[in-house]
Amino acid sequence: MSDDRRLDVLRAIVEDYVATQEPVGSRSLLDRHQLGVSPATVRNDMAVLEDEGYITQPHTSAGRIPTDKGYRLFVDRLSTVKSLTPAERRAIETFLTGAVDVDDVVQRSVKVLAQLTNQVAIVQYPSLTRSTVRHIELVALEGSRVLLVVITSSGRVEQRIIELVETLTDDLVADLRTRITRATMGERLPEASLKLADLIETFAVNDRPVVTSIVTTLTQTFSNERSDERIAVGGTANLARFGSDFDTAIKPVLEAMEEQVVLLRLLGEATTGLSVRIGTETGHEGLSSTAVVSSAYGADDLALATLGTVGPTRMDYPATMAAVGAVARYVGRTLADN
Amino acid sequence: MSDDRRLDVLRAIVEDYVATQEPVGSRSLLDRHQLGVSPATVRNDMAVLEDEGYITQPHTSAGRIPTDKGYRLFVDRLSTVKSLTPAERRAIETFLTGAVDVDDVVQRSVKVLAQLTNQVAIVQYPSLTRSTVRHIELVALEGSRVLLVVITSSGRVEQRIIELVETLTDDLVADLRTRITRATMGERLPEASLKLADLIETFAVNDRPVVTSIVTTLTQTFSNERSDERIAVGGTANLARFGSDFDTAIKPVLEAMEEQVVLLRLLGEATTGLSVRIGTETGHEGLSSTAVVSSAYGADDLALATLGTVGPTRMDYPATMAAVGAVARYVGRTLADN
DNA sequence: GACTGGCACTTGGCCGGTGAGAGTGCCAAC
DNA sequence: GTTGGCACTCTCACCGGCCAAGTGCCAGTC
Repeated sequence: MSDDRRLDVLRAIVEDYVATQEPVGSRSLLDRHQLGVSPATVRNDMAVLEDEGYITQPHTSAGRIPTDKGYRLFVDRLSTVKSLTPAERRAIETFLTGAVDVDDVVQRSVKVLAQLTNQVAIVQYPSLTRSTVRHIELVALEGSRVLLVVITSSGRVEQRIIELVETLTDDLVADLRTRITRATMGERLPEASLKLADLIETFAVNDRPVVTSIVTTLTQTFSNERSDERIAVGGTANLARFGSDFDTAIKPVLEAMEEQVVLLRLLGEATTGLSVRIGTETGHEGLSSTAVVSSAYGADDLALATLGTVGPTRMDYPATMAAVGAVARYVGRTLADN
Repeated sequence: MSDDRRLDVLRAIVEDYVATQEPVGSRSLLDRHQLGVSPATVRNDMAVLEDEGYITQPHTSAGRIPTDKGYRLFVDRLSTVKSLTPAERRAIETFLTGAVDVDDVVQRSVKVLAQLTNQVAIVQYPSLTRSTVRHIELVALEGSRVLLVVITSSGRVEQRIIELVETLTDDLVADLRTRITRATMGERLPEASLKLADLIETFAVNDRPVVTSIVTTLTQTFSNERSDERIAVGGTANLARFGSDFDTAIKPVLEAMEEQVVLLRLLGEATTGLSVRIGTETGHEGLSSTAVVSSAYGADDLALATLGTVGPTRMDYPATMAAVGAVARYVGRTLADN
């Protein structure tokens, strides 16, 4: 028996099932694909594929549908990369270049990704910890308050207002500004935090409390968990495609989409390249019939964060992967131009 | 015939229907409410209520359900204000007081409102145009770039970086800072914009291009449409309660929740007090079987923005109204303390 | 005159049975 | 290894009947 043909059959089953959403039988499969063999042969192949766990039958007299394992094989070995149409590329590009700031880029990405894939799109905001310090500003406000502004390489601006116990002299502010800038400029935020820690001791003992207070706030800003965890979600209306039964197919997904923690785990580590997790591979109970396609994105070679889509396991993997990859590239480029 | 009893019947119908989600008949209504009359009498009252358009029958042999007009009457004249339990109050309070900044307040409000009402919650970010200038900072960066920071009374911080054609002298920066501060401090943003326009002519002709550039950016920041339009949505998983038919009951709502424009119209003008819009009153086709309960919130007497919930018309209006009102009050207070 | 009990009528939902259709597994033949 | 044929299984859609819930109306009662 030809191994190749059996894989062809699996591919045909996946493609047909994705297209029709219905179990595919041996005859209807041959109507759509020229395999050059008879239904009986296909049936034999199907029986083997089922034994090996790639496909399954909802009930005895129904056609076959792919299992998670089947989709996995399809994604790993059977699918050919679909490329986007020029129109789609242009859509992404024009949509993203209109963005005015980082928040806007993220929001537009979510929208375009959701539209492109007809799935739920999730985009993580560019990580603070992975970007570098572009500028630090220190301003004495009225009274004993100080305004701290940090601008990072990804274009994000963070600010804090610090309430000190004593008033700062202008000289000290100027001094602090220069020294902090010198120590941190161009550094990645975690490294910048380390350098700052060393900086405290270079100041006069009198000034240390104030300096410590400012440096602490700065360090907190650098390792700001909250903004690292920010995530935008869009295209939830596409949940319609997930299935007809609200409670089992849609509600768990909606619930997961509201939990930042879950979303972060889904997007996973900003690994390089595309990641596809199918069904139970998502590691989340309610998402056992969904698949997550994600990709890191970044300016230049630096991975800043991750974006991706959540859709039913019966999705068009090649198209989705192409869209996620393309959006990730364009977002990275847009941020780099910033 | 007693008019009062007919209204009692309507109230009973609304309450029962909200509780059971099923058309209520004359007998089952009497099981739950002591009206002191027989089913036949109730039937007569129902017939009248139906003639007047307050209730309707899904089909001949079914019980009655309230119409939009019926809910409207219920809300306006029949419902008694339910007050929150102390536990609920405490939940709101502790949840909101943990917030670290304005964004956090908004996100927490959405969450608590969604949990409290079991509906979809929407919260508009505090409006820039309604708040006042608390502090303006102007900092010369390297080269010919200038950092502009605006802190408003609602605690929001906005910043812009301006690329000028020529380098600024420190004197001019200092001068600008003082004069701009003097002109705008404590003013509402629209008024501040006006004052700024007058300011330009008080500078030397030589400096005018630079000043104009800075003032323009500042004015744009003051009237920043985008941040005025920001809205947080939460509790979409509660859409389960909207009905069982995804396409007609849930999808339109999901779609509406993704359209900022629609959301803004739903929240409406930040009128004083609670607003309830039922069914077609929402002015949005897809939301004909939903109702929106909204309220302005603000620090002190100043209405900053609006928040509210979107739920099925068959909702517990007294409870929802109480929750929306309470959250609005607490959010206002939290922002004022800021 | 308002309320009530009774009664005939309507109708949607549920149940069980039935027939068609799709698909399978297996077997003998090529 | 492949194919055609055949018996078998199972779901689904359809149909008819029955039941429960609810109504509207009418004659009687307080």
